Amino acid sequence: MAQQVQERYEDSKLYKIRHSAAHVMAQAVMEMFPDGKVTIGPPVDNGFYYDFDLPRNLTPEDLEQIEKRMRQIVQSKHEFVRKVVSADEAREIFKDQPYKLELIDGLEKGGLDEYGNPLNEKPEISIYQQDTFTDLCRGPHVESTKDIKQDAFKLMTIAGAYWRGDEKNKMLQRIYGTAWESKDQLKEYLNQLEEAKKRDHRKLGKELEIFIFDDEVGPGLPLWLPNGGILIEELEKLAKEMEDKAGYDRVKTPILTKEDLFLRSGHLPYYAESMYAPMEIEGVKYYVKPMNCPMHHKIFGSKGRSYRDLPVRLAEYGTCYRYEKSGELFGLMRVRSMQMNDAHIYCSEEQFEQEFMGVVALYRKYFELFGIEKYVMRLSLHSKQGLGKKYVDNERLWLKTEEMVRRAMDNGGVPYVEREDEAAFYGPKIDVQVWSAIGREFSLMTNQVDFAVPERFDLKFTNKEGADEIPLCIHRAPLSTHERMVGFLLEHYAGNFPVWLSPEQVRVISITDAQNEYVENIAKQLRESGIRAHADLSSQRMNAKIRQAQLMKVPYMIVVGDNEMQAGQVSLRVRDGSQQNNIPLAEFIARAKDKISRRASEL
RNA sequence: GCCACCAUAGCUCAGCUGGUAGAGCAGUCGAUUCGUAAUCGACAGGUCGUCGGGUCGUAGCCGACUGGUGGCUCCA
Repeated sequence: MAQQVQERYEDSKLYKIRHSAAHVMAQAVMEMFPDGKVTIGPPVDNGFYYDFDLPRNLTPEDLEQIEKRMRQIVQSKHEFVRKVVSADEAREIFKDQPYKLELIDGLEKGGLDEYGNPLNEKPEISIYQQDTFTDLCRGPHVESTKDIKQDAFKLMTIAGAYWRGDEKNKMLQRIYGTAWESKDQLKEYLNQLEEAKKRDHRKLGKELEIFIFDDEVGPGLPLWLPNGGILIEELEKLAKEMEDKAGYDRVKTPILTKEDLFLRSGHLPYYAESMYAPMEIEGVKYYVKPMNCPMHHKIFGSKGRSYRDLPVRLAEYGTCYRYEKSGELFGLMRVRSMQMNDAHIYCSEEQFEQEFMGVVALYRKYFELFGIEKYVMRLSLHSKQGLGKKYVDNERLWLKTEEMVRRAMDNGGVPYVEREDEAAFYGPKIDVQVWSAIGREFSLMTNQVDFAVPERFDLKFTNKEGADEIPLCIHRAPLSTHERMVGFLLEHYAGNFPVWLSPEQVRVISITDAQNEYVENIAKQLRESGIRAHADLSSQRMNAKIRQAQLMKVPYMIVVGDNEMQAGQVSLRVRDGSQQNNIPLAEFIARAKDKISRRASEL
């Protein structure tokens, strides 16, 4: 049977609608600001944007005006007319548009597309015109503005964006819009955004009392509340179990170290702008660690190592501190204090593939456990321009290690994509891109090769021939940081954690206070069985107690009235609303313990 | 860090164009003892993020700062 090939977004009608809507928006903006400069305006996921350089900043009221004008333009049924022009003709048409002239130069040289990315062949230069607006554009577009439904698009937000995405360039004003084929689709999309807000980890984190931020503590420095503490401990317990099976050793290292260590490691030359400023004690500068690796290198180097000892796998749950620029902070997903699920594997070149893929296998176990289905493994490579600046200056070793990773992944049959200029300063890495349930993308796990720093620390082991050899180091964080992992899981589960992760696993509810003693006793028995349980003895009605437990997303509610008390049994209400009456407590305990010990996803 | 926006009680929010603050929930106290998502009443709670300016006077105006949000850049 012929396989249905999914249409590429670029070829879809929606893409054309959005691209065309961007042009219509540009027309409306240019009518408002005749001296404004246009740049680029492509379709993106769910919509489109257009970047402008305007004489003044846009206001939300402007947005309304622009949107209103767009509706008029759209209804006037103007055709999108394409025309191929020479570079010089284009220069004449866009003589007042400096950004367009820059783009034309790029196109003419055949070097760069509108984003500044290299192009393989020299493209045709085309323009599109609708009504009074002409844009340098390769298309494609819908036939006429009437193909953009006047009630199926909406301008969303104004944002700043650097010209060509480079922070050294001028900041432009970007307007984001969304556009769909029909009003219903638009409504559906706006609805989705509302739903997404509900499972935002920042909102859930507050509601479920997982973490807080406090102005006086500082930006990007989360305070974990008791419920969050439990999540972290459970994740750690999981990671430690996995690492124990895989032959890791655990170490502990200090948060502060002398400048010398980071000079040697290369962090100060390559990574200083992500580090907190040093503090000076007794004339010596100390830095707060952004990574654990230099200390682990010291531990590896603290005694002679034989090839028989390798691989050495040192794990640590140390908290690292990185100076992330204020605008980059984002809830738990991007913080300044982070607890790493960190380890460094020191191995020989022959062992590399097995060790590296062992980590990848670990990822996959986690994917399965958490039910993460959508992810992309990304092989992050160096860039030639970055050598000596962002990356240690040894092109030969870069190419060699990158090829080693590629081979390992290929041999293991693990699909991945490659991205240039995304590596760590000391080597290439595999980052796992995931999408939270509300569509946010970020990298979670990471698996990095370090061919540079062990040498700077004079790390060595004695090989079979009796000669010194420098080990490779694999930096890995399969659970990412606890902060990001918890943020991800909050959104992933919408706060409905599986039993093993739930901060409160059972709430025991009395119907009247005649059962309070019995209920307290049940809670105690549950806790003695290793189940996190609380009794609700308040004088509220049962319905209110249940509601509160539901809002806190407690997986199991044990409800006890006179009937249960007399029969010596309990009634179980599960978070999903299902209910099971008159079961012996021992039976429930067995069920709960089973789900917890298996880390089952079902309740 | 850059652009824009936002900041009122523990939480969620109301407070029209300036005339010195209000609700619901949570909290405390009292009453209620009730069968699977909110029992009733009373009380208490805020120098309206901070600092400065303008005004006879502001939580609403202006500025700076702090923190947050949407983006850009960056990233686990």
